[in-house]
Amino acid sequence: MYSIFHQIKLPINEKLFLKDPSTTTVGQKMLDESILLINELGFEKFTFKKLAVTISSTEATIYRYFESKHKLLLYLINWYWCCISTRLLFETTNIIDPKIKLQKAIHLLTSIPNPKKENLLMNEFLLKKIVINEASKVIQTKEVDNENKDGVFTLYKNVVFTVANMINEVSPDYRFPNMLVTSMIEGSSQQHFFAEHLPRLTNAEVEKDFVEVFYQELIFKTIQNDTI
Amino acid sequence: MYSIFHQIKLPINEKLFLKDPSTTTVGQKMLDESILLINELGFEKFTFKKLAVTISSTEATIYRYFESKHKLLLYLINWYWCCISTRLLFETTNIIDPKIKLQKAIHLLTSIPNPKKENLLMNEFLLKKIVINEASKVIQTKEVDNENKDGVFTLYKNVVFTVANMINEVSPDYRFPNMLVTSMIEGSSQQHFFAEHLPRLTNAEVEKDFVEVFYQELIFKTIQNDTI
DNA sequence: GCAAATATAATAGTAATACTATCAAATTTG
DNA sequence: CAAATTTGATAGTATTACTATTATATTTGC
Repeated sequence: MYSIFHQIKLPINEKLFLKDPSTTTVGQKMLDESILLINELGFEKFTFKKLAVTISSTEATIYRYFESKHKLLLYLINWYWCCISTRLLFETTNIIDPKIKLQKAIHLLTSIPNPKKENLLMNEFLLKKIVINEASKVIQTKEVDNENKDGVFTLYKNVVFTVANMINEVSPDYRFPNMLVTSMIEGSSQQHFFAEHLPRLTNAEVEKDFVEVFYQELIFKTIQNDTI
Repeated sequence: MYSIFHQIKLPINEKLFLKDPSTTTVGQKMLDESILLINELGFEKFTFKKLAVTISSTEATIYRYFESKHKLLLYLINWYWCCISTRLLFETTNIIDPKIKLQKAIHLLTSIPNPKKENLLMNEFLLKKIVINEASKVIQTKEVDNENKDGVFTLYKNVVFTVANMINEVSPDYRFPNMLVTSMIEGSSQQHFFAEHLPRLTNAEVEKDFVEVFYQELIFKTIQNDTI
C-alpha cells in the first residue's frame, strides 16, 4: 500500500473513473501527486502530461484510469466530501444537545484544518484548498445536469442534508435549511479565497477564525425563532 | 451606433482590452454576440473563432481588441457591475429610511431581472446569467493577484462597499458587513445555479423569489442588535 | 514455479485550441 | 484626396486533450 490514507475503500461514484485508482500503486500515486500539482499550478495549467512526468509514468496510463482531467478533479472533490462525511459522523455522534452538534458541524465546514497538527490531515488540507480554489470550475459547466444524473454529487448532497437536519433539530420552523447550509459551505470557501486574494472584501482584521465566527453567528441568528 | 446600450461611455478598466470595443461597430458586435454565445455554449466551449464567424469577422480582428477570451469575460463581468452600480445609485437615492434602502439593494443583487418587461434589460439579464454561470472561472485563478493590482475588481469592490455602508447605517455595531455582502452576492448566484441544476440543494418549492426572500430574512436577522 | 492474462511504458499521431504574423483591401480621418 | 488606420484573408506555431499500437513488465491462477 502506498500510504495509510488509501486503506479505506472510498465510496466514490464509479462513473468518475475508468479503473479505480485507489486499488493500485500507480493509481494512488496519481491521486496523491495530482493534489500537489493542482495546488501548485492551478487546474487550468495542470495537465496529464505533467502529472505523468511527476509520477514517472505516461499520459496513456493516466487515461486508462480517468477519462479526462475534469473527471479527475470531480474524483478529488468527491474524495474530499468522503473525508468530511466521515468526520461529520465521527465528531457529532453521542452529542445530545442539538445546538452543540450544529456548532461542531459549522466548525468542520467553515474552518481550515491545520496540517501541522496531524500528518493524517495533510491530504484533507490539500483537498480543501482544491475545493476552495477549483471546485466551481467543474461544477458550473454545461455538463452538470448529466453528471448529476450519474449521481456524482450524492456525497455532497448527503452532507448538506445531514447538516440541514441538524438545523431542523434546533429550529423546526426555519424554512430554508438547505439554502442556509449550501450558502455556508460555498460561502466559506469564497471567504477564504477572498481573505487570501482580495482581503478588503472581507473583514479579516477582526479575528483569526473570522470565517467560522461569521458563520456561527449568522446561522444561529438566522434560525432563531424571533416571535416575541 | 450599434445599439442604445452602448451610448454611455463605460468606466471599464483599460487593462482589460487592447482597443476599446465600445468605440467601434465591430467591437460592439463582439460584446453583444459574445454575451449570446457564452450563454449558449458555456465559457469552455466558447472560442474567438466561433465568435468571429457569428459576427462575420476574423479571429485576428478580435485579438486586436482582446488579449484572450479570459480578458473578454472579465470585461463582460465588469460591464455587468457597471450596470449594477448605476442602478444601485439610481434606485436608492432620495430614500431616507436606511432599512428600505438596504432592502432595495438586496432586491437588486439577489433577484434576476425580467427581460420581457423591458427590452433595455435584455443585455443585463444575459450578463447576470454569465455572472452566475461563469464568473468564478475567471476570478478563481492564479492570475487573481496580478489582476487585482491592475484594478480589475474595483467596480465590484465599490458595489460591495456601498452596500456594506448601508448595513452600517442600519446596524453600526455589526462586525462583518463586507463578508455579509459578498456572501450574499456570491451566494445568490450559487443559489440560482443550484435552483436550476441541483434543486434539492435549495428550498425552491417554498416561494417564487425564494432566493431574495432567503437573503432579506437572513441579512436583517443577522445584523439586528439582539441585546435584550 | 510457470503459463496466461493483464497492466504499464514508450512512442506516435490527430484534431482542436489559443494564439501570432503578414499583407492587401477597405475605411476613416485630417 | 492623400495618409493613416482598421479590417479581412490567410497562414502558421505551440500546446493540449485525447487515441492507437506494441513491446515489456507485472500480477494472477493453477
